[in-house]
Amino acid sequence: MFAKIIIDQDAKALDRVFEYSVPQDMTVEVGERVIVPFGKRNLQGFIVGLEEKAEFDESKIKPILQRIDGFAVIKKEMLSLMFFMADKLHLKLASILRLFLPSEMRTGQVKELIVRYVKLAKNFQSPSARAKKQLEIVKFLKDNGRQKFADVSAKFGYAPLSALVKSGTVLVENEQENRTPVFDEMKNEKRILTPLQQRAVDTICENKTYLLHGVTGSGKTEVYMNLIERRLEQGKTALMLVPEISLTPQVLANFKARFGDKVALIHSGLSAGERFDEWKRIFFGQAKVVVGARSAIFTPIENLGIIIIDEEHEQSYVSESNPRYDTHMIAEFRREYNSCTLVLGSATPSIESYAKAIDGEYQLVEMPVRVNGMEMPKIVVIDMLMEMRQGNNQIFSIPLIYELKNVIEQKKQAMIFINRRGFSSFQRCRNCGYVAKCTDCDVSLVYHRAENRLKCHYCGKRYRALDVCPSCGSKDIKQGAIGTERVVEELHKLFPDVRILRMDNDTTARKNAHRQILNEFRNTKPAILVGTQMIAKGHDFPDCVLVGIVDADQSLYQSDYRSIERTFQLITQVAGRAGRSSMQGRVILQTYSPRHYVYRFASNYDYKGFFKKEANLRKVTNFPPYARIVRILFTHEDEKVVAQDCKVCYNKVKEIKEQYPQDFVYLDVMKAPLNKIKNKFRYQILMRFKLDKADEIEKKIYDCVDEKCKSSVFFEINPNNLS
DNA sequence: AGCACGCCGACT
DNA sequence: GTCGGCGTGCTC
Repeated sequence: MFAKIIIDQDAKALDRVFEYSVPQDMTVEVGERVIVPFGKRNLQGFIVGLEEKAEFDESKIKPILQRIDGFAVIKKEMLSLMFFMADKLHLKLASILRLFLPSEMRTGQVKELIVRYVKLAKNFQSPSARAKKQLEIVKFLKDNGRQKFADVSAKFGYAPLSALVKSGTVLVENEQENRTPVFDEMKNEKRILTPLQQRAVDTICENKTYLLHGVTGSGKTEVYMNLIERRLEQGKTALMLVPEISLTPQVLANFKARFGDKVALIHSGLSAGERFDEWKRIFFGQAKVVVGARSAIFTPIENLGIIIIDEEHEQSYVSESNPRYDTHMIAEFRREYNSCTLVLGSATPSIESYAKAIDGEYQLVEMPVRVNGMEMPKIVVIDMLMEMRQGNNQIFSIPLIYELKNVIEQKKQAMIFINRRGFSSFQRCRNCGYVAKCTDCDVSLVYHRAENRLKCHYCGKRYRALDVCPSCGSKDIKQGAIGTERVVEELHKLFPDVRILRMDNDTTARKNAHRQILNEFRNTKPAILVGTQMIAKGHDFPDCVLVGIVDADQSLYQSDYRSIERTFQLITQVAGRAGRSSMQGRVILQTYSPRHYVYRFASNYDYKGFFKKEANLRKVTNFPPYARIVRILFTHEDEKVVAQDCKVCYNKVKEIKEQYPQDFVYLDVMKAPLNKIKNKFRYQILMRFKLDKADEIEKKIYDCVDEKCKSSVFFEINPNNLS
């Protein structure tokens, strides 16, 4: 018997299948990990196939040395997923397999948690009457049966207990236990579904992909829970993904309360050991419900009845670092493999997903009203240019200050949202609101301080930095975002007696800081919470009646074709934080571009109107989902090498472009906007082509990388950022 | 990835 | 003469 084996090394040269013989006295399964002799070394490998005959010269084939786990750690489904991902995403096989196992399993860093138990031996001899403590222990064990060693030793002392063990009166048993993470206590409040929720639960039943479009507060979570319950009743399992940021203790506790021990939770807060233990519970079928962030899509849960991706529009579902993958694609694969249901839920679906729903590829399920029947908070758009012309040069507009005063007088709460995204910034005329765009791509230009230039990240075109506004001639050009500290400072000046809390990456670095700040905010009235993205999600503050968005445009003028969509999503989400209780909330949205259509649609909560407008724009300008962007990124320590590798590849892509002159919208090579990271130079080929033959073209593009290419190569389809 | 082989410079 | 630099190529 011969085994096809993938060596567990992340190197291009080893990214193929090697063959080994299976010794006579060894039985192995596909999916097992084994140790094999490889050159001079012994390495770990994965068995991905077993054959009677070998393709390689049999005289050169070496035997497998030993099994590692003794069972298949990679199940059948995951193996097919590996081949699927390798084919679609051009990732190295070993790097895909690594995604499927908890990292602690490869490195062997984490020991299993062994708990020592003590119990009385069957025919134990009572200790002598003089040994008082020992007698106590014997009595205790007689009454209470088996106990943890640590507990007994703490209660009666270590010395007498170990004496009992030595004499054989007490036996020690080692047991491997799972580290189950701790949660907040939470009651299982099963709510009665509204007719709308009930309809959603009833509709979502087939082996299809559903887009659940429910406004904020429409009770999607309750729908998810009911959907999961139904699958459990059918003897199936469920996998639910949520963005990492919304994996709050409350959410987790909620699931734990509802599904008890059946649920396994995977999130970044787990220690390596906890993660490993949860993985094992899933692997061996003890967990029936998995709740986790992006990477949980790879958990080896079997017999799937449903996969749910909550907040499906979230960027965090696309992995940014290597290996790069999109959770939607993996979920779609697993849905098909398991013939189960896939639900994509959002209040503001991504343009891509909604377009698929319109096309009938996804089933659209809508929940257009809130559970409590409340109106959405009123969004007031404030023209900051007008404010400036009226002599207000502050961060806060007059209406925002007025509303804040009101909130404080009423002893309520407010949030100030700082819209800070990424590191890049744009230049804007403070007089007329002009923001420079690329003449070819219709996306905002990014200001590069080092070179004092504006650059388009989609085509690499460079422009002179603005000193005079080309639109109105003003010299009042500004760049850079307002920081949280600045905002807090200004608020202190305005309201010296009010508690002002800050939440951003700096203040939440400490573990649990997140929770502490939110708890403090919850218990302080009046109070103002200032923060970035992270205050926008999943927290209910019934007394928060006002949300101020200081600079909405920050996300709007990112050099990214999705920046407008993201701004819409952000506003909707942030607005959802105001007035979750009986009082109607209010949102003050400050902008320098008050007439931009995104603000018109967002302030009216008109998702469909926005979709139509935005989808049309993408169609006309040839951007996804109506075109495909491919970026091939090359990195290497030697700039000459990357440049050369990139050039060679580019020439081949150019030939493909000539074969498909109708389809290519754009193609060029350039330095990546971030030219050097960690001492590696970065060059890229960017292209955009129409959809008709996109798959065909994409396949050919993958073959353009030269055999001799020394640089690391990364393919990205419709990348999120082009830095 | 890592290890050997191999072909050129500067050192006891 | 030889020690060691790292470019090239191979690992079932």
